[in-house]
This record gives sequence, structure tokens and C-alpha cells, in this order.
Amino acid sequence: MHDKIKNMEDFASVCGISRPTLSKYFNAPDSVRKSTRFKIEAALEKFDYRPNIYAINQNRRQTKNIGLVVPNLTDPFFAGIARTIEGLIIDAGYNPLLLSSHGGPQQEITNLESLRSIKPAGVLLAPLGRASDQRRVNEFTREVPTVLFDANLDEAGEAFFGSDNNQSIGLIVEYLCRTGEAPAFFEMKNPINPNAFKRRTAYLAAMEKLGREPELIQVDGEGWNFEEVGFLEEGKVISDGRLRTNTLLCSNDRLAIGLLSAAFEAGLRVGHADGCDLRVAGHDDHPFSRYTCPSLTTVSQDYAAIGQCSVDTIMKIIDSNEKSPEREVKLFEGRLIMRGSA
Amino acid sequence: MHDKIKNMEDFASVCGISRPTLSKYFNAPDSVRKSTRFKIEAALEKFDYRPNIYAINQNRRQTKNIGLVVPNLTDPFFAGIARTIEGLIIDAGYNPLLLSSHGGPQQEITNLESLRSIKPAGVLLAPLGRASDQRRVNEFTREVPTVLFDANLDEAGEAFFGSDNNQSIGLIVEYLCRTGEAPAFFEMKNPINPNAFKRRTAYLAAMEKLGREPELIQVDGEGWNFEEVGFLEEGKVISDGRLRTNTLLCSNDRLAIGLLSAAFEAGLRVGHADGCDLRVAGHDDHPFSRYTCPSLTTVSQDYAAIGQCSVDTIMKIIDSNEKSPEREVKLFEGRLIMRGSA
DNA sequence: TATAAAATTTTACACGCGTAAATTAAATAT
DNA sequence: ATATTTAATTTACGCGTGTAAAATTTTATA
Repeated sequence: MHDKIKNMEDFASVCGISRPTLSKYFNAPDSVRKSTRFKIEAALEKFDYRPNIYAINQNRRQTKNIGLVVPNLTDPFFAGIARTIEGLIIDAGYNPLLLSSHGGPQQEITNLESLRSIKPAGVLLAPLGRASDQRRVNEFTREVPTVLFDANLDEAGEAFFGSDNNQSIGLIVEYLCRTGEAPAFFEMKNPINPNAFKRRTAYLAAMEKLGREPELIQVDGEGWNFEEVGFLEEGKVISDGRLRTNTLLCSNDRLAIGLLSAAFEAGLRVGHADGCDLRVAGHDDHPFSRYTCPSLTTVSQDYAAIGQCSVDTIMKIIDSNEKSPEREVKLFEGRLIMRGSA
Repeated sequence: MHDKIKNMEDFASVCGISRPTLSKYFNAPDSVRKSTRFKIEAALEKFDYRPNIYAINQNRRQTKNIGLVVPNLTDPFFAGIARTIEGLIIDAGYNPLLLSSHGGPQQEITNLESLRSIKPAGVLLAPLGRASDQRRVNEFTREVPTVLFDANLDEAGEAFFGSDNNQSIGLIVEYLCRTGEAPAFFEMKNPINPNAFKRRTAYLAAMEKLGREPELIQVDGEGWNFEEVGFLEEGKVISDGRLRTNTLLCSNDRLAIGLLSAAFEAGLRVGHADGCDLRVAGHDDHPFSRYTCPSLTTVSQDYAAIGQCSVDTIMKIIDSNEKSPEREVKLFEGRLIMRGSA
């Protein structure tokens, strides 16, 4: 009775239906007559057959796989984005494959190579940015439909969606200037993370616009241990006494987290209340920024929109099966998150 | 000259070698004669051919895929572990597939189902624990070679490797008792995370052993937003004044992070120095615990060892191609990380 | 009820590789 | 130089599906 179902052929016979029709059903359940669909689904209850995904993908013109590459999954910020986008991909009826570049350009290329062997219908790539091996990323995007998000690369991919750093940095610079001393910009001298340069430039522009003199505090440190860099280097800045202002805007929240820790240990009071020694602000609205001491004033990126837009666009490209004539770029506005630190 | 290489057949002819020999090369480069290997590798330089992974996996007895399922990738603790294990899997010559259960038992089962269709050679599973759909997880582990880590499930999988909560909690309870007041245990009433119950039990045992009276502070709150729970509930605990001790041991670091934030906002001084109101300790050595205010005293788990052991074991099972007669269980000791908070 | 349209079946081929057995060629040992 | 081992080739089949074209059946429309 319950013979082992080894392939679609076997399953077709216990269904009383031809194999091609079954194949059609699995690719689009609604494309077959209702009565036959019920027959199939009844049989699926009784027997546990599932199509061999390798055989399927070998023969389909396109797989249903979508690659999703983020710079660093260990960073909760990217972990959160990845999860959001994963959900959107599944909702679109595709199969997400999540890869992290672990902060390294070599791993980024390795990820793309390994994606290529999976023949994805499309790829959503948040590149490392400046650190990326641009030539090889470009090469990849010419062969596989790719949408970039979070960080832009010159002319790579069919589209880019990210945050408007000019707007978001402008927003918080304006806020800080309006409510206290003008901020200095705290960043790494050689930042590896995406968007760092954009934010520096945005800071300079915002300060100029407000007629304030900018001050860049560019600290040493390599890699992705931003908290550690913020912690160690802020310690030095404090003991040096080289600050001209009592307000620091960090290039990202993780730097600010380390910086807050150093300020705490130095006995500095951080915040905007009377008697505070320092104001600190960040950028990104990191999941933990709500729980720093004091809680971190920052700018949140509209990642619901960025994710949705990225997924919609890659779907459009996949469906239309053609490269769009021009590269679409869309920047989304950030939102000021006022908390205790500034 | 540079005709398109579409398959192994084509590539074999430009190599001047037969297809079966090529196949052998790709499965084990050293299994062919040196001279032919050079011929192949020279051709690989000139032409860009790579074997079709779907055709390969359809015909191999086993794939080279290894599933890696963690409860929640948004938690940096698990993100870090996942990254470590990913590396070990790659070193072993296999292809890791990372999936997150996002804290939900339904997603956990979905992950296992989707892994099954990929026909992995083995799976490394860090289950949700109590929240897991035990019956269905068990069902899966009977069909696919699986090693559990981080959280144990009754009789599921071929082996389990995790931390010795009795040892680690005992360690920090002893430390806290020795250096100040005995700790109360701060946890969620209905914790969803793995190991929570084990740690509660371990706390009670450790206190009894030391002849101290245990105190459980079991707070409300659902889901994985531990920082939020710690923050909100600690606020209540503080305003209630219902603490019998000045020392709190949290079930995990993320609760402690929220708790520290609440204490800070309430103006409490946390630490072991003179004049402090509260001592707080955690468990796990979360990546951010170094940067809380004050830095968090905690216990680190030996995840290098747990990961290595898990990977070694799944490899052994895969190679031997047989289920081992008895289920191996090994617990690793934690290490006390003394910082500012306690 | 006749007709058109849509869904299904039949038949047949293709996909790109693994793998096994028998044969032949090359490398190594005697 | 011969015998022996090892590697490569030839031949042939199988894996489980997609997909196309033509023939047939079912359903919808008039």
C-alpha cells in the first residue's frame, strides 16, 4: 500500500495524474484544475513526497534562489536588516540565501562566487563599500541581476537603495547645534564600514551650512571592533583634553557605545541635562542604543522601506527578465531619535 | 577558440582528458596523476568552467552541505557562535548553510524542513529548547544525522555539546557570595531562551551548597527582547523596594544590560566599589558586556571548544556513515569574567 | 446542444553530472 | 627489459526533473 515514493513518476501514479501535470502543480498550484489539485493535495497528505530540488534546479531556466549578502552578521544592525529582507523574499515566493562577508573583501568575493554556483535568480548585496574589491563585484553584477543596498558602489548593480546621509546627518547636526554646542565629528581615521566617508562629508556640509566651524576627531583603529575603538580612543581624547566642544557626533552608534563606556569610566556625565560634561550622539539606531547609559540619541534609518524597495526592484528585474536601461538610485530619509545622551 | 564551455563534456575535450577523469579531479584533485592535474588546472585558467552543483548533488550519494541552525541570529551571541562554526565547517571541506529560527518554534521546524529538501550530510542544531516542537525535531533527527549544541533536547540527535550551567553558575554565585552579599537570581517568569531553567536550578543548588537562602526574582515579559524586559522590570523592582539583597545575578547578559540601563536611569550606582548601591552580574559574556556602564561581570562560555567538538563529531558521524550506539554528551566549563559591575 | 477554450495526457527529449565495469595506457618496481 | 601496480579511458546507464508538441479530454460559452 504505502510503497516508497521515490520520484514524481511514482507520486503521479498514486495520484492518478500524469507527471507533467504534477510538475505544473508544484510550480504553480493554481495553474491546474481545482479537482486535480484536490486529488494531489489528498495524496500529499497520505504520502510524504517532495520534489527533488536538485533535479528541479538543474532543469529550470531559473532557480527560485535569491542571494542576500551583508557586510557583517555579527553586527546586530545588519542582522536585523537581514532578517527583515529574508521575510520579504520569502513572501515573494523565493528562497533567500543569507551570507555574511564578515567584514572582509575576500569573504565578500567568496560569497559572490559561491552564490554564482547556485545560479540565483537575483542577488541583494550590501557591499563593504570602499573596502570592496570593486572590479570583481562589478564583474559579478554584470552576470547576475543584483540590487545594492546600504552602501553604493560606482555603477555596480541594477539599482541602489540606501539612506540619505546628507539628510540624516544634517538632521542631527542641526538638532545638536540648536540645543547646545556645535558637535565635533568622532570617527575612525581609516574606517572600514560602509557610509563612513559619506557621513564625514555630510557632517562637513551641514556645519558649513550652519556657519559653524567643523572639527574632525579621527582616531586610530582597524577592523570592525567599533566599540573597542570608541572606548580606547575616547579614553585618549578625554585625557588629552583636546576637545574644543562638549558635543560629539559619532559616525555610527557602535563607536558611540564604546565612547559612552569610556566616558562613564572617566567619571564624565553624559547628557543634555544641567551639570553634564558631554553630549554624545550616534547614527543608525542600533538595537542596543536604547539601553546605553545614558540612552543614545541617534538617527534611525528607514530599513523597512529600503528592504521593501530592494526586494520589489529585484523582483521586477527578475520578472521582466531584462536589465533596466538606467540604474535606479533612491535614498530614504532618516528619523531623529531623541534620547538621553544629547 | 574560446567556445563556450557548457558542461563537463566540453571542458573535458578542451583539456584533452576524459570526462570521468575530470569528474574524479573535481571530487578529489589529488586522486589524479600530477601531469593530468596540471593539464586540468591550466585549462581552468583559460576557460571559466565550474561544475553544475545541482547536477552534482543530484547524483552524489551525499551532498557536501551541512545545516547550521541557531535560535536567533539577531542575538550577537549566537551570531558569533554561528560565525565560528561556519569557519570550522568550511575547513572540514563542507558547505555550511546558516539558518536562524528567529526565536520561534514554527520557524525552527520550517528551517529543518527546508534543510531536509537540501539533503544535508549532517546538521548542527542549537534548538530553542523548551519552546521547541520536540516531537518534530526528534522526527527530523531520526532522518538526518544531527548534533545538538547550546541547548539539549531529550534524546534528540546523535550528541550534545554545551556549557555546564551548574559549574558556571556555581562559579559566579560563589564569587558573589565571597565578595559581598549573596545574589538574588533575576530571570523571566516564562523564559523562552534555552538554558534558562537549567540556570535557575543551578542557582538554587549553588546557594544551597553555600548555605545561603536563595531569592528568585521572576519578572514578566515575553519573547526575545531581553534588554527591554530587564529594563522595564528592573525599574519596577527598584521602585517597589522589594530587594532583600544588593546583588543580582541575571539569567543572561542581555537581561543584565537592560537592568543596568534601568539602574542608571534610577540614579543607582552599580559596582563593587565603596558607595555602590547594587552589584549586577550576568551570564554568557555577550560581545557588548565589555562596554556596559559599568562593564559587566559575567561568565563566558567556551564556544571555541563547543563549536570544535560539534563539528568534529558530525564529521565523524558522516565519515563512519553510521549512527553511534550511544548518545554522547559533553559539557564545557565556563570562565569567570570579572569586570566593574560586581 | 454545439462550439470554443482551457486543461490534461501522452510522448519524447533534454539537463549535466556520478558511477561502475572493462579495457588500455602509463608509471613504478623487479 | 619485463612484470606489476596504478591511473586513465571508453562505454554505458542512471538520477529526477523541466519542457515542448501533439493528441485528447474536460469545462466554459454561446
